[in-house]
Parts: sequence; C-alpha cells; structure tokens
Amino acid sequence: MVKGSQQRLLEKAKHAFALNGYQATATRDIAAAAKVNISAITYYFGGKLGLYRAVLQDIAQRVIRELDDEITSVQTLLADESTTPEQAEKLLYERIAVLCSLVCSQRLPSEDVAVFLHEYFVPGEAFDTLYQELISPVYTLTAALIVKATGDSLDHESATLYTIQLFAEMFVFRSRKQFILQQLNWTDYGEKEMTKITEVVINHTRAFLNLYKKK
Amino acid sequence: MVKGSQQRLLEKAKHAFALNGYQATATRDIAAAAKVNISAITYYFGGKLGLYRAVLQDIAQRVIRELDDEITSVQTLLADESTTPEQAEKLLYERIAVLCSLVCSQRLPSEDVAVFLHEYFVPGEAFDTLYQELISPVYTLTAALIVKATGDSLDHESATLYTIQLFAEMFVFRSRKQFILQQLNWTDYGEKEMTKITEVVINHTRAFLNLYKKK
DNA sequence: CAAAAAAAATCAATCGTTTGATTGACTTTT
DNA sequence: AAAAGTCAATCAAACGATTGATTTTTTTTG
Repeated sequence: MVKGSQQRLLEKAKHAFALNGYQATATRDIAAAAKVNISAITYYFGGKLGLYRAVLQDIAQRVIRELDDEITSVQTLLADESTTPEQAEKLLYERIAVLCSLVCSQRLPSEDVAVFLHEYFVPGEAFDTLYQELISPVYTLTAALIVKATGDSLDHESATLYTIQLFAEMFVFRSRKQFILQQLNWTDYGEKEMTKITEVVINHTRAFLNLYKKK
Repeated sequence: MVKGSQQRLLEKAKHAFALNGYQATATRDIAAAAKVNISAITYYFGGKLGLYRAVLQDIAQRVIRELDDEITSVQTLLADESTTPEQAEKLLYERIAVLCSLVCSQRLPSEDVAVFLHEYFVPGEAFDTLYQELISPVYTLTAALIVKATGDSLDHESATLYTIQLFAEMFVFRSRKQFILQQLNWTDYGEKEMTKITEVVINHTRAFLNLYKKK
C-alpha cells in the first residue's frame, strides 16, 4: 500500500514545520520531500496556510486520541460526587506523569510536539485550530481536577492560572531542551532524566496543593 | 538633537522584530519606518542578521543596567558567609517581584521583552548573544541564591532546574498574556492583577523551598 | 583661515533569488 | 466520457543585498 500524495504532503509538511516553524518553511521544500508537484498543495489544501491548519488539526487529533482513555477516566472521576480530594490528587499526579512523557519523551513523534509548542509560544493565524480542538478541553479538565484535589477550596481563577503554569512548566522541558541538557551536563532525556523531570513537576504540584488544601 | 540613522534603525528594527519576530520582518519595512535607505542596514550592521544581533545586544544591556543594583546586592549577600538562609529567601522574593514587574509590566519597553521572549522560545542563530550577555549571568546568580535560601541543602542540578522553571513560570505570563487575559476575564495587567501574579509566583517558590529547606 | 583632500553617509536603481500560487496541458482513475 | 490527479512551465511579488554615483561631514594642508 503506497501512501497517497495528500498523506505524504501532510507528513512531510509536519516534519518541515517542526524544524523551522511556519514562516521559515518553503512550500517547494515540502513538495520536493513528498515527491509531489507544488501545485498539489493548492489542489488538496488550498494553499500553505491550509496545509498548516491541516497539520495542526492532525496533531490535535493524535494527541486527543492518545489521551482518550485518560480523559474519560478523569471525567468519570469528576462526575462521581463521592470522589475524595485524595483520589483526585492521585489521578492528577498520574496525569502529570503521562503528560511529561508525552511532551518530553517518545510517546508521540517529536515533530508533533515541536509544531505544537511553536504555535503555542508564537501563535499565528492558525492558533484557534489548536485552541479549540486540544488546548481548551485539556486545560478545562485539568483545572477542574486541580480544584477537586484541593477539596474545592481553590477558586476558579487560581486554578486556571495554575493550570497554565503547570503546562508551561512541562513545556519548558521540551522547548528549552537543548538549553537544559547543556546546563545540567545531560546528553539526552533517558529513563533516569525522565524520572527526575516527572518528580520535579509532581513535587511542585504537591507543594502547590499543600498551600490550598482544606485542612 | 536629531537621532542618527543608526540609532533610528535600531529602534525601528526592535519595534518590528517585537511584532513579528526575525523571520517575518522585512528589512525594507524597517528602513522605511526609520526613514533611511535600505543600504544603510548593510552599511551600519553588515546585514539583517547583524542588525538583529545589535538589537539583542541592546536589549541585554538595557536589562542588565536595569537590574544592576539588584545584581550587586545579591552578589554581596552571597559573598558574605554570615548570611542566613532566611535573608537569602527574603532577597529571592524581592527579586522575583522585580522580575515579575520587569517581564509583565511597564518597567521595560514591552518591545524589549517581546523580542527577548521570541528569541528565548524560538532560538535562532543569534541566541548566543542573549545567552552570554544576559541569560547566563542572571540564571547563575539566581540559582546560587536559591541554593543559599535552602541552607545549601539543594544540589546544583535541582537548583539549576528550578531556576529555569521559575523563569518559565514568569515568562508565561507575558508570552501567553492574551491567552491568560481571556481565560480569566481580565482586561489588562493592572495593579491588582500584578499583585496576584507576583503572589502566585512567590507562593510557588515558597512552597518549593519548603520541600528542600534544612529542618 | 580657507581650499583641498579624505572619509563618512545617503541615495535611487537594480541585481539575483526565493517565495506562494496559477495556468493549461496531460495522464490516470472511475 | 467524466472526474480526479499530476505535471512542467511560469507568473507576480517580495526578499536581502549590492552597485556606483552623489552629498555631507571631517580632516588635512598650504
């Protein structure tokens, strides 16, 4: 089974956008890498921006699919009124561990994460695609889980703020990866390093929750 | 006193780079805004990249100058062997408050921060300029202050890691400002909001230090 | 001090590339 | 035969950079 031109374009486009971002990527290079005529981009996606949007949408769907089980388990836990703050807290930590490995490790193609972070930190015309399909639902759910973990003693504003902080904290391990490796004399994020990273993030969250937990 | 062409180029270039980043900014537009012939960019800076480097250097020097008093006060405190962890902790919080206002508020031209963050999160060929002149010295000093605040019970690796986290936490308030305003129904970072932001960051740091402080 | 020479600065015009997009003919699939 | 897909060729615009002439400023010299 040979992949169609449209599929090859999408893959190679993702690869190219991951390396240099939207602006610095030439449609010619994408087409050449996909062994497809340049006009195919207009034909299938309407243009460069359409291709980029398609890449973002593909990434959002992959991530959502990857997190699917977890999302439902969080939803059912939150829906159950008998859930204790301790249960929520435990699930939050499991969730953080998964997200850390998702962002920093190899569970997702690194290209997906690279494109996502690029658009997240330098949002452009296509940011809304990411926001609606991925960011908004994940953030909302995480904030609700955090509120539950504090025994509903945390107001919505603070929970939202901390959610954004929490994700920024995880994202920085990927977006500034080279910088961190250099500063710590690490060569790569292996098993040992991932344990350390996850531990750091969970510890911070634990410390944060302790500030607000109902006594 | 009319500003020279070189100075005007530098200012308008900073403005343009702040809006759209390095790649998406055209030298033509910069020259037009500065009311200068395009060839002046090659004449004074050797080209577009040279102009960008000059902008980064200018920003680094401004920030260093702005932080000058504070840097020396931290240095003297660290040099004094009789300094207690409590004193270091107190200075760290003061430092965080200043950095928050520097990053989020109007103490520095917002353009300076915008260009800095753009290069920080999407590092390019000119990142080393920022790193050597600004990032490295500030991070090193902050990490040392954090170690001192824990009564020297924190290892270097963890301190470096937390320093990067700490700055990421502050930076996200600026880099994702629109996002945060929207999520929290704020209209801008006024006095009230800045108090909240500073409080959040200091609280997280306090919670972190409590994990590691010598008992 | 003023003329001449040297240096610095500015300018319009243009070069060679690269960009995203389009055309219209051709081929393959349905 | 209609539709879908592919292709080489090309367009118009934008890009960074350069040229060579001209003007302005500074320095040197008689």
